[in-house]
Amino acid sequence: MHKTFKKKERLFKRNLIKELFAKKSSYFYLYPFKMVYQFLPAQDSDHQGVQVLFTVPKRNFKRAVDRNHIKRLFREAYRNNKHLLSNKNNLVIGYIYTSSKIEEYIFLEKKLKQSLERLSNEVNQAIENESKI
RNA sequence: AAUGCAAGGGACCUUAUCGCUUCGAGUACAAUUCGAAGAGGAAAGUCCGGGCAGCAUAGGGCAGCGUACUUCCUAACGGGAAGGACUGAUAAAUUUAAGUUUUUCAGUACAGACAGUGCAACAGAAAGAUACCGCUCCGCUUGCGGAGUAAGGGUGAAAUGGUGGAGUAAGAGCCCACCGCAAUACCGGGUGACCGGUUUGGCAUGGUAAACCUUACGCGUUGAAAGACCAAAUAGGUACUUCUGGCCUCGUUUUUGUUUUACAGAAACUGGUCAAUGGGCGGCUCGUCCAUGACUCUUAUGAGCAGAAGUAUGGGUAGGUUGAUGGAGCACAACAGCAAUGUUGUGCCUAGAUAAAUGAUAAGGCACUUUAUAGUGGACAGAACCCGGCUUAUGAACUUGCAUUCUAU
Repeated sequence: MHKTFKKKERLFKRNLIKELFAKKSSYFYLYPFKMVYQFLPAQDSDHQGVQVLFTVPKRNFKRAVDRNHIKRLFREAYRNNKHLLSNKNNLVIGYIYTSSKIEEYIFLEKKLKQSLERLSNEVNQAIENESKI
């Protein structure tokens, strides 16, 4: 699998983002970020695969340079580790950076890896439950 | 030499790997492959000015807002250049002194106070017309009154030219000399602000316009989330065509189809019902009673109204395309100009994203720190339609200027 990160894999539709941050979505905290995710109805053929969104709040980082830098680190880390979610479909993910200081790339990558593994497990469980029923 | 302040240029370079955005090439498209390009001096603040676009708009005036020494530059500006005046500092010259002249540097919202209205705390006698103390004269009751007086005292941010003389009761530009000041006078220089000289004037025309105000000039308004185009699903709109005319059917009649006495459909009659209309009564968002009604009009074809179905179509939402990056463009040279800047020639194409691309990792060079190993790439800060400015932010080192301290001569 190529380590690409094209527009297809990014979350940019306004309505989808609204839905993602509505109350229904599941989420968990893992320093230094918060992860929000949601499964979409399967019949929607528009968005196959996984779509991701990264945000950094302006409250903690007033300069746009810092916000851009963190988002770029996020993107790089996700790009290198997205194979963990390779066979998942119809999944929308949002990352919110909650720390108030800029972390190292290596640390961020490790944590992002953990979050992806955890999400992958939850997805597998959900699929198993559905098949049991 | 050190420290501090201000100004200035400058804002590490090259290559590889994995990625992102745009453009170009190749195959029928996509995916993929190859090649090229990809943040700043302030991209920031959004403070001015313009382009561009929509809307508005006869012409003029008032109001409101802005600007305010002169000339020039510019698409335009509240920006810039050159110059003038004033203020402050500095050094020198001159004068008895006050002051004046010149050198260098810095600063100035720098039009108008004989158009009008207003304002000036405290102090002070008095702040726009004034006598508190003092000085002088006169009167008498001998410590008071009247008159004159801005030389002296004191107050204040500000008190009505300065020095000397003459003069006087005491004084005073009342008069004189020198200095200063004013002038819508005259002469000369300058495009002009203004400058120099002459003459005149005793100089009583106080200050404040970052108080109202007056004068001159300028300003329509909104803002790329502008504007233009394409356009799914769903629900409305419009047009046409067809069908139906409140609902129910125990019963009767007629008629059509299938397979016959049965079944299904249609029409009419009767009956029921009331959700439609009108009226009466009551306990009045309702109930009850009565009447009308089988949608209305027309002799009829048909027309109107309401509903259903079908077809076509307009606007328009999600979404997409465009606006949107070849321009008041950049580099170099020549010429014009003191300069800002302009003209001409040659060469170049240099981000264009859209929930928003420029990142990560490594190697080498270079710079700095450190004895070295090693470390760091340092500040301010991320394009969002595009330009011209202004303002603010900016580490270390370097260059220039100024100030202070120390050392040496």
